[in-house]
Amino acid sequence: MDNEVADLSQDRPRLGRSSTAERVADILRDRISEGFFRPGQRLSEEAISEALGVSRNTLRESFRLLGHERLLDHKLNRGVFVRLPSVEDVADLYRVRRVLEGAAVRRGPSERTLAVIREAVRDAERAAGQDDWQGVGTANIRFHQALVSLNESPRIDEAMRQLLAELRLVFHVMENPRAFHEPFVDRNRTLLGLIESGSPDKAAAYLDDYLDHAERLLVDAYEPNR
Amino acid sequence: MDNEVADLSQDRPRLGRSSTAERVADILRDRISEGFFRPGQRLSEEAISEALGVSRNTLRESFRLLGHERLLDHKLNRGVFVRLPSVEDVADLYRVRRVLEGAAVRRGPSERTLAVIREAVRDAERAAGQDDWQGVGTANIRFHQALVSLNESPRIDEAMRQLLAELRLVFHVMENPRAFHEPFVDRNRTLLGLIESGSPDKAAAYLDDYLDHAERLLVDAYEPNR
DNA sequence: AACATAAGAATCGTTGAACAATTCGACAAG
DNA sequence: CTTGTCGAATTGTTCAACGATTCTTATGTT
Repeated sequence: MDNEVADLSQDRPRLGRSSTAERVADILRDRISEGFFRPGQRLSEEAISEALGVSRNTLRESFRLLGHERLLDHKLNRGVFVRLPSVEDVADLYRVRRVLEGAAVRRGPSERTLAVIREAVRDAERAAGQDDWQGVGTANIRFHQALVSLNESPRIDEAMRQLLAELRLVFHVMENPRAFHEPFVDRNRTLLGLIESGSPDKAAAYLDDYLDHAERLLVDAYEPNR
Repeated sequence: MDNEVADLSQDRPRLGRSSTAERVADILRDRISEGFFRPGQRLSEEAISEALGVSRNTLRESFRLLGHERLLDHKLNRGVFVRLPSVEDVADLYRVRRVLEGAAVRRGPSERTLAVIREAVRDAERAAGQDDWQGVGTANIRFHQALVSLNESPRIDEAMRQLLAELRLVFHVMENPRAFHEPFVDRNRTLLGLIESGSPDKAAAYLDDYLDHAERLLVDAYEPNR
């Protein structure tokens, strides 16, 4: 019985949940992530607070949260806008990816996370077979998130989550997501193979090329209007 | 004249500054960083809002900012507390450092940042010569911040800034900072030498050992009273 | 004495209204 | 066509209030 009680302490983080401001932030985060709110769009305090039935003060707390996650851009006396990443931002995001994902593959695989990675690869292939490019995109995100989790660091996981959310903003200003995601379904499979084969250096080299390619593709197609 | 006007747009970021909530956050961040507010201490909304002459709502916006930087711990219905990092937190912080600083030294030196690193090493040595261990600590922080800046990534710089601020919390619960900082004055000098000599792998290996040592020292001496 | 319970105080969470400060667009004047 | 001015709209910030939750203290029971 002591064991069971001790186990319970694992659920402790889930306890402190709730708080209107955080729940509102969750909603807005989802809406931004799915493209309902477009990059560059201004979010009116009055309109949203009324629509969600919360006070302006509470909403503003939510805005602060999302601002710190770089999903919102807070301009003094002008309001908050859905972040519209610049080309320099894209370049920096890939710089960070190279560091985080590079460290991950160099560290070598662990059986537990390897399973997650395999599943993400399979899901991407399946979605691609059905021309579901939205699905490919999310599976791809799961793939890279799982990759980074090889670092076994909660903080790095969290940083990667934010990074990928920010990258979604970039995708939302592009017109043709298929052209971007398609080539990487196979590459994920190849990268997985290199990781499984236990040759971290080869995997790291392949990953660098992978990311270089993705970045170039993205930067070339990326022209945020003004 | 067109050219001069175009140049002006560089100063645009400096424009949007200010905002009471952010200025309050700056003040609190400094106070926490200098140890005026101790880890574990609760920050009363009423007391602080009154002391600073701002409303509770504004103060709460500041709290959200600092919470996201992991300097404050927000417990629902119980208030915000200065974060008291656990031993697991310390371990994770060092995991991140290994990734960030490791990537930096592997990337090799750039003349501009090398100058900053050299100065930080000198400052640490000078401060050590004067038994100014507080000074050694801040110089040491500058050293590692500069090291990480070799990645040439604004996001990584920012992440490192936050990480080091969090690490300061750890130092503030230790009794004897000298014992911790002293051994690393020389190590910084050695690491600088390895970087200058253009042997990234040696530097990286030395750094790993450096961080392992620092982490162990810290974890052993670290016993946050529950 | 140890423990459970209940009343009370303190503090947070959230709201709604109010007003000053700032931005932005329209329109008039030069 | 540029510049100055006015006013509407929106944000920044404060204040007071009240329900909800937690902490404390007192009370009572075994």
